[in-house]
Formats: sequence, structure tokens, C-alpha cells
Amino acid sequence: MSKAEDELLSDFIRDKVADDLQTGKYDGRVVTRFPPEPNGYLHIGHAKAICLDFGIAEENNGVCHLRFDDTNPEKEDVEYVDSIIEDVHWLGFDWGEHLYYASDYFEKIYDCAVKMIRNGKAYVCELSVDAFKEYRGVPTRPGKLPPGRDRSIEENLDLFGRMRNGEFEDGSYVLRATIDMASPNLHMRDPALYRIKRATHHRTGDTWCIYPTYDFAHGLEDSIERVTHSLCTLEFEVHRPLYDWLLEACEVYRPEQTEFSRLNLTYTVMSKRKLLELVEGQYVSGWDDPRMPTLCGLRRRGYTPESIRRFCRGVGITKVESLTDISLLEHHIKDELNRTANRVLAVMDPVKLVIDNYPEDQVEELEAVNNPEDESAGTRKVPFSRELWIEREDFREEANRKFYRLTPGREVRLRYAYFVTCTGVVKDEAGEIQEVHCTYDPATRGGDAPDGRRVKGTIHWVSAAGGGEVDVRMYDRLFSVERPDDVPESGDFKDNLNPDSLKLLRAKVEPAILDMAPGTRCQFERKGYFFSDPKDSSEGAPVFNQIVPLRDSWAKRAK
RNA sequence: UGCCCGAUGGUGUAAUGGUAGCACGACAGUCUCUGGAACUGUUUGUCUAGGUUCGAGUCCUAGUCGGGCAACCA
Repeated sequence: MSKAEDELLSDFIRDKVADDLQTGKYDGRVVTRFPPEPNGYLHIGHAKAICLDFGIAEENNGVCHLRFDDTNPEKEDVEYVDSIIEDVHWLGFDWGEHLYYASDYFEKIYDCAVKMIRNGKAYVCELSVDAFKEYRGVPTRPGKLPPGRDRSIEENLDLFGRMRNGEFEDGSYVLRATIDMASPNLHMRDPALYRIKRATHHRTGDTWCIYPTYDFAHGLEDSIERVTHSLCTLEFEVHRPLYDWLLEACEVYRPEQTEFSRLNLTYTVMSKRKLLELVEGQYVSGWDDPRMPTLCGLRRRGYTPESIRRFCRGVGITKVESLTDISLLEHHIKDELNRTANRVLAVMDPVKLVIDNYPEDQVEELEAVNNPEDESAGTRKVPFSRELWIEREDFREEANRKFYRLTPGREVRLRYAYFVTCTGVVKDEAGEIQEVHCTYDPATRGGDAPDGRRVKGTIHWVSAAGGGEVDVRMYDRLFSVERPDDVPESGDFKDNLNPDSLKLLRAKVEPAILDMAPGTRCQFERKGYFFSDPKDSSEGAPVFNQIVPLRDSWAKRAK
């Protein structure tokens, strides 16, 4: 069983929050924030962070802010802002009025920089990127003091003001914190606070030509919003001393940063850069390609917000770098859809089944159960006639006792219909099977034999008369190996792309399927869970995406 | 080889000095009008070596292995 959503969670961060509440560290306040940079689409790794940030706030009667960390206009865009807002909402979280942008704090951040200069804690540095690299040194050797480090406060103030006024070229000057060029932590070796960058910002336009760096801005953003617990991923661990140092230097309210490990999933990649590469190289149809681990991709695949939330609860929060098996995610969507999705009949790889003793022109309406796990889902009528479609794989000319399906001489049940006994096949000159023939037992109408006789197998079918056809996309994992990133020196992660991650087919379907509205989830019996694509479906012509196949222990046995 | 972080079955996690548990997966079986679901069972684990302790996955020391850090990215 997956952890119910109301079950209390516990992990080292929640323990810490509870502790801080206990000791009154933040006067009983709990304020968290989810701070994405609007430079890409959110993926399932972000979902883990979102569930943590919003979850902790929710559990403690606190608030969680949605804040865009938009300090680098060169990479950011409103397209991403919009998608992030949509995705967080879709996942099921609400930030109320607490929607913020780092860019709204630019003036305040600038003031902090000026204050630091006044206090002798920051200076303007004229070293180029390469030159500073020299001064910074390497981890095993201390760096050297940059030339501008002993500039007077007045001169620094003047220079910094002129940086803002646009008197200097991009890259010619940078504001640095005066910390320690010999620190074993490279981030403490006079990190950059402000850089000159003539780029139009998606919100502030051309108001600014200098922008604060992440290290300088992030802590101040947290401080301004009076965040209590600033949660981020492990790679920021080495930034924490700087986070603390800067806030102390600015003499402002200090939140506390805590790091946890990011989510990695087998058979996919999670880096924004690589996802962008897949989109731009058209290896996928877009950010919302159903094979993508993006939230919009998963949404389009048919995943529900609840299944993703439960998955996130399931993986938990630790500092251990891990690689989570994708089957854990698949388990949660199967578990939910088993309870909620209506069953329907669809034949993916059709071959004709002719019932020789069934009246030529007769069409019956048989009753089928919509969801055996949910009686309230009711029943529906399915047309039945002399000629049906069945799965090609459900028939074998030669079969052993373990094959519970159609083979000459064997009797099986047609789901919700009749028992039929296979009598033979019709092939074309090439030996391809054209038709399978059988006879039916009229006494077994509905699927039960009055004489109590049992059959081992039940197969699904679609009436040739009265049924229809739809497009179906069979999705499989995007990559064929567990760790697509693991490539030899000369290789590329794209070499690991699964060539069969998408297969298009035309399925024979019962009438109910033709009427499905876009965005409907259902189970094609004995096959898998499917979702009528919201984008590509049209009235009377739904297009289906396979969300996840049903477990198939027969296929396993056959291997 | 400087600094920081981590290490529990195949995978993800729990155990906060006191019986190593849960979920997923795998395997076997029961049941079944989905070879689905459900149910039952099985398998597999504390990185190593010392130490503290009546008792160590947990605390200490050393080592091993893995990850991160040298953008004017976040």
C-alpha cells in the first residue's frame, strides 16, 4: 500500500522544523518557499521539492511562497514563468497571495550591496573572469589578494554607482564580497555579488544593467520574505557558509538553509540542459512530450497529480544521493487507476474471429462492468456480433496447456459474452492468418455456463459491426538503459535513447471509447491504462496515450 | 592529493543506544469473467577495521568507496 496522503510524514527536515517550533526559534512561524529559476520547465525532480516545501508549510499551518529566482535575464523567459505557475497549481498546491519575484527586490538588494561597501565588506574588482581565476587559486592552494581589494570605500561607492549607471562595459567590473582568498571553501574566496550584464529582463526590462548573483540574491530574498526554513538540494551545501556570511554582513533577518538530495529516476534524465537538448534536437515532440519527465509531459501522458504526490511521499527526504527505480512511480499511477479508471475493450493488434454458428445479421447488446473495483461506476452495453476482432497474440495454432487462450479445440470465454471453442483458421497464400473460426455456446450468454463448466481463459474482443477505430500511441521508457548519463568519454547520453519509445497503432475499439472526452483515463482490459490526449483528440475521434501497461505475468513466463 | 557531504536487501526508505521494519521489484502459490487487482508466502541488507558499552545500524577513531565544490549559472 502506498502511504495515504493524510498519513503523517517524518524525515530529518520535518524533525528539524518540529524542533524549531518546540524551541520557539522563529516564534512559531513556518515559512518556506519554492524558488525556481524561470529558465526551463518543471520536472518530477522539482515535484519532490514542491511537495516538501508546500507540504511542510501545510502541515505546520505555515505558508509557502512561490518565488521566481530571476536574477539572470539572459536565460529566463515569461514562457517558463507561465508554465511553472501552471504546473505547481496542477500538482495541487496554492501559494495564495505569496507570489514573488527576486526582481522585485532588486532595489533592496542594491541597497544591501551599498551597505556592505560602506562597511568595508565589498569592493569593486576590475579583474576579468580569467584573471580572477588566477587569483582565486585552486582548492589545494590559497588564492592571492585581488588588486582592487584595498580600494577606498569612497572609490568603491563611486565605481559601484557608475556600474549601475551603465558607464562600464559588460564584464569590465564586478562587485565582490571581501571574505577570504585563502578559504578552503572556494565559494568564500571573494565571491561575485554583482555583474554588469546588458540584457533585457523579462520583468524589469532595461531598468538595470547590473544584476546580483545567486549567492548574493538568494539569501536576501529569503530574508526579505522572512522565510524560516530555506530548503534546497545538496549541491548548495558548500554555499551555506556564504549564505550565512552574507546575511550577517548585511545585518538582516536570517533564515536557515537545509539541503536534501535531489531525485534521480532510472531510464530518464533530469538535467534542464539535457531536457532542452532533447526538445531542441526534436528527439521528442516538445517539453510536454508524454515520454518526458517534465510535469507537463507526465500530465499529458496521463499521470495524475495525486499519483505524483504519493510517489514523492514514497521516496522520502534524505541526504543520500540515490537513483530511484521508475517502477516506483509506475506503481503509484497503477494503484490509483486500478481504483478509479473505467474498463473498456480495445484490440490493439486485431485479427478477425468468426463465430460460425452465430446468426449472420444478429447484433446483441451485452452488459459489461465498468469497474470491478468500484460498483458505483455501473455498467454499460457492448455490441456483439458474428464477426469480432481479437488480439493476434490471443490465438496460437500450436499451444501447450499453459496457453489459456484460443487454439484449435480449446474453449475460452469472450469477456462479458460467450464461451467459444476454436475450430480452425483461414490463411492466405503467404500463410498469414486471415481469420480464426469458432463456435459459440448460446447457453453461456453473459459469460457463465449454466452447467457449471469452467474455462481457464478469458479474452477481450471488439465487435466488427458497431465498433470503431482510434489512434493509440504506445509509450515506453525514453532511454533503454537505467543510467542514460553513464556514457563513455566519447559518447553522448542521446546514444542511449530507446528507439522504440513510441509506437503508433490503430486499435479497434468498442463504441464507448469513441465517446470519451479528451483528458479521460481508462483501462483497456488486459492491456494497460490509457489517456485520451487533451491536445490531439477531437470530437468522436479521441487519440490515446498509453500511460502504463498492466502487469503481464504471461509475457514474463513466456520469456 | 584541500574543503564539504554521504554509506541499511536489486531499488527507495525506517529504526534517534535495546527483536533490523515498511514500500516497490523479483520469485512461488491461492483466488479470479482482466494471465489485471486482491490475498499468502519466499528471497536478499547495516561499507571495513578497531574502540566505548551489559548491549552499536545508531556514539568515537582510522580507513574504503561514492558524490559535490575552482560561472561574472542557479
